[in-house]
Amino acid sequence: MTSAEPTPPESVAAFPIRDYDLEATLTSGQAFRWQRLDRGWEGVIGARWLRVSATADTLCVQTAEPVSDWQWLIDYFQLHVELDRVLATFPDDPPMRAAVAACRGLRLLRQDPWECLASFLCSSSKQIVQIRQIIALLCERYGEALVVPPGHTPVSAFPTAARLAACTEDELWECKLGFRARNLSFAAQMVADGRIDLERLRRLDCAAARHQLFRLCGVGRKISDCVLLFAYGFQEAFPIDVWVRRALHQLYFPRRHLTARPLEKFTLTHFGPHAGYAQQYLFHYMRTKRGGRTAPPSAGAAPDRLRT
DNA sequence: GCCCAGGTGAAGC
DNA sequence: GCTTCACATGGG
Repeated sequence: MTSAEPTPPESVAAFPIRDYDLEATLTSGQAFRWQRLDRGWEGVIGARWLRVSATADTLCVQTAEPVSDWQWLIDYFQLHVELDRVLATFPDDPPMRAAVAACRGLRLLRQDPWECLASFLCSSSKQIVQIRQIIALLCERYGEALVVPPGHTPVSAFPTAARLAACTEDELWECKLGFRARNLSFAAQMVADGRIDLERLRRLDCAAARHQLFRLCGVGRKISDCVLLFAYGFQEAFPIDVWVRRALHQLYFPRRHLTARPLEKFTLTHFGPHAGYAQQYLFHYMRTKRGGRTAPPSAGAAPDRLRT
């Protein structure tokens, strides 16, 4: 090619990175469709199949079709975020130091609001491996087929709200959703017919956006916080699930019983302006550290209660 | 077989 | 305000 021609779109690209742990990021329960494949990861962002891999200083990306503008990828992986600045805002206490030491390089992704919302509607009281199964079925059955490399097994996009709204509740039930089928069905209808506008939430503040998400059946504090954090990037959102609750009890309040309210209050003030980021470190740390699964939240809780 | 999972909403106290 | 329970299902 001559230099006079405009730069042709490419299907491979490399981006400089630093402090980016792709494995921790893609396995930390934010996104549920990434598959490890030999040295890289395969997944779907929007309507694009892609393969990514990382070295210490480079993120390598391959798509099935040429790409002229990579902004969608930069947004999704949040490549512009300087992790140092985020980590510097974390409280300097033993639990956070341990969590950062264990999974430094873990990042928050920026996902599509509908995919994120629908995914976490499937998540309640399910293990991550099961959530992945549910979502795989939804995509396989109701997602739009995507262009993949020659010879590659077919891959589909995450199903649109309109497509899931057109499903019967039984059809969703068949995707192993159980009692979550009704909530997903209602949410899909609300989004598809415009009763809730997920794009508009971007312009609201965190509390107002949360208030809107609460209008959906099956969306409470935890699921709304996941969407606010993983899709909209509200850094103050702090999802408290069984693992994070366990982390808070074990690491910050051993031998004390804190109820949900004071625990939430603690998280609102203690973890700083990037509390949601800190939460993700605690979550992944608890799930991956040796013995993390032992000692459930209430085990060994002393009778002395913190006055509320 | 048993326990538990990135929960929520309702009921009872 | 807090605790308990039903809601389905399957992984380990």
